[in-house]
Amino acid sequence: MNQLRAQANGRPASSGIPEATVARLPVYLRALTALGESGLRTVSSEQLATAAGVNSAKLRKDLSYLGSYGTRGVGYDVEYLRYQIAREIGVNQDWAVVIVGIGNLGQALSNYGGFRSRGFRIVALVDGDASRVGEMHGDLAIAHIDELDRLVVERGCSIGVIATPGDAAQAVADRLVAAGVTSILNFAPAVLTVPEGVDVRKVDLSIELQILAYHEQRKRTPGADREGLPSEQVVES
Amino acid sequence: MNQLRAQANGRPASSGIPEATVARLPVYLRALTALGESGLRTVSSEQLATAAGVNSAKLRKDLSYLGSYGTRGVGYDVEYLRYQIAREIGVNQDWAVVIVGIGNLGQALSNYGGFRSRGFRIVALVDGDASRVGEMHGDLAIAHIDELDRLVVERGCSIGVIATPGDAAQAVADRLVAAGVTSILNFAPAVLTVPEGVDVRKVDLSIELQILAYHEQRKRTPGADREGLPSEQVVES
DNA sequence: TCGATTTTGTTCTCACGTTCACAAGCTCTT
DNA sequence: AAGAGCTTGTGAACGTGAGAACAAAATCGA
Ligand SMILES: NC(=O)c1ccc[n+]([C@@H]2O[C@H](COP(=O)([O-])OP(=O)(O)OC[C@H]3O[C@@H](n4cnc5c(N)ncnc54)[C@H](O)[C@@H]3O)[C@@H](O)[C@H]2O)c1
Ligand SMILES: NC(=O)c1ccc[n+]([C@@H]2O[C@H](COP(=O)([O-])OP(=O)(O)OC[C@H]3O[C@@H](n4cnc5c(N)ncnc54)[C@H](O)[C@@H]3O)[C@@H](O)[C@H]2O)c1
Repeated sequence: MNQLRAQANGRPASSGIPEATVARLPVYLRALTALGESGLRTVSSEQLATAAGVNSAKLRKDLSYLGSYGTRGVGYDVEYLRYQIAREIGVNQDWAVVIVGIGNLGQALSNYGGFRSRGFRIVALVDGDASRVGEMHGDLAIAHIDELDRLVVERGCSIGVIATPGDAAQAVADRLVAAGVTSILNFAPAVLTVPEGVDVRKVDLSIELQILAYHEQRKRTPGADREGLPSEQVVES
Repeated sequence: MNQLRAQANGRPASSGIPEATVARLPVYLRALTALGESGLRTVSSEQLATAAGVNSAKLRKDLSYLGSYGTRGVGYDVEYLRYQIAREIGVNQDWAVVIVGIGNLGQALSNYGGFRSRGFRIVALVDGDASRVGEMHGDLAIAHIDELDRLVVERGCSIGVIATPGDAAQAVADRLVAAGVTSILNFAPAVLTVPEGVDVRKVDLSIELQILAYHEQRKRTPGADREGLPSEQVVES
């Protein structure tokens, strides 16, 4: 309901949500969706925290950045909270996404149905290989990268996904930015340089495995450390 | 100050590498490999930091956890530092990996050649769908999940990758753990519960997109916040 | 109506991570 | 041999995040 209440209330003024909290909101959103589908109407911070795999104090603090959407002694209305988080993240509207590099990974992404239900619609597939142009994936045909500008503008893409080899990634990023894309998800093992105002997030599977390997190696070395071995759970960073 | 770190002189302090540093070591490793291939013998913290996309002070502090491998006034020997980081992470040896769930994503992962060169060898593909058993991917055949125990033991897997739908993920994780896997990389949108001593890292592409969407939405809202807009670069979390 | 009970929202403290700034230490030139 | 010029390694300041603890607010039963 009242979307103006935030200001009057002394809320963190819509701007000040910590990055760590932003990264957890989608997790809460998913947990709420699952709980809602199971028929639950109201949820306590303890229940929701368990479902999301976090500490309940942390959950409450995270939610408090959005506003006071709970009821003391009762908990949170599942559907209402779900809506508020979705609105805050911006997944009530649909975001148009272009994928560049339709190889192994690009194809997997384009075939994935889970994005649509979460507010993202893949509206263009682009590749540098001319011999692949026209190939259909679902109801989208692969276009040549020279069409990128036109497609981004015509279809209103603000998010671009890079799934090319690493040595092409910077050039692709430059073209995406030139075309007007202001958010990039990069799967290529490369450090991207982009102008201010453009957000880049990277997903690097080799790095994830290497981090696991580091801890795995630690478990193997018999002594040498590890006095009071703690939780050992490694989740996100 | 810290009375344990002393240990002797500049010992790597074996146990105490901060998690944030561990997550960056693979990035340095990749940058060093690239610099080495381009013929560079020696590199300064400033150069390497630029190549890795981090602050040079942070780089030096990170490296200092491994030991004193640089030379003041000169920099770091590229090959020597590369070796030291690889040894610290544990990617000198090969790690055997099993992938569970050979759908869109599982296939992309199994076809990907970049893992082998970074210390990981995919040694088993497992799926729950009996009709897929025997299907070849590269030189590996898909096995049924009931073979998981045997395969993990026979082929010495310590790392498991989950690429099944979300509702199967917990059951798969349980089976992996029961088979002896102690590190899990989870692509399914689900919160996993595992025993102490088992590491879980999750890669959630929907969440990455949602984080981008959040910031994208912020850029759109004209006023309401953003007085002194800062770097705006979002890299990892 | 009042007190018991529940659960939120927030405060406080501690731990962790980042960045600055600079002394220590190395090389090279004179 | 000594000083100039770099670059590392680290102490210290600062900022962000996590978690414990508790007061404030709501419901419920008597
Ligand atoms: N496949 C995986 O499981 C996996 C795992 C980890 C990392 N990655 C990374 O993801 C990226 C993609 O991996 P992949 O396995 O899909 O690679 P791939 O080689 O199968 O596909 C790359 C695609 O990009 C296209 N391409 C190349 N240069 C281009 C350019 N300049 N502009 C546009 N398109 C171009 C190619 O034509 C090809 O279709 C790589 O950087 C890889 O390192 C992939
Ligand atoms: N494909 C993508 O680009 C993408 C993107 C984001 C997230 N994900 C997530 O990654 C996971 C895999 O995605 P996908 O597109 O490859 O799905 P998919 O449906 O193509 O493949 C899933 C595979 O898992 C197998 N499977 C199902 N239940 C199993 C069980 N109990 N034991 C063993 N195997 C089982 C199925 O037989 C199938 O082969 C999903 O959780 C999905 O949400 C995928």
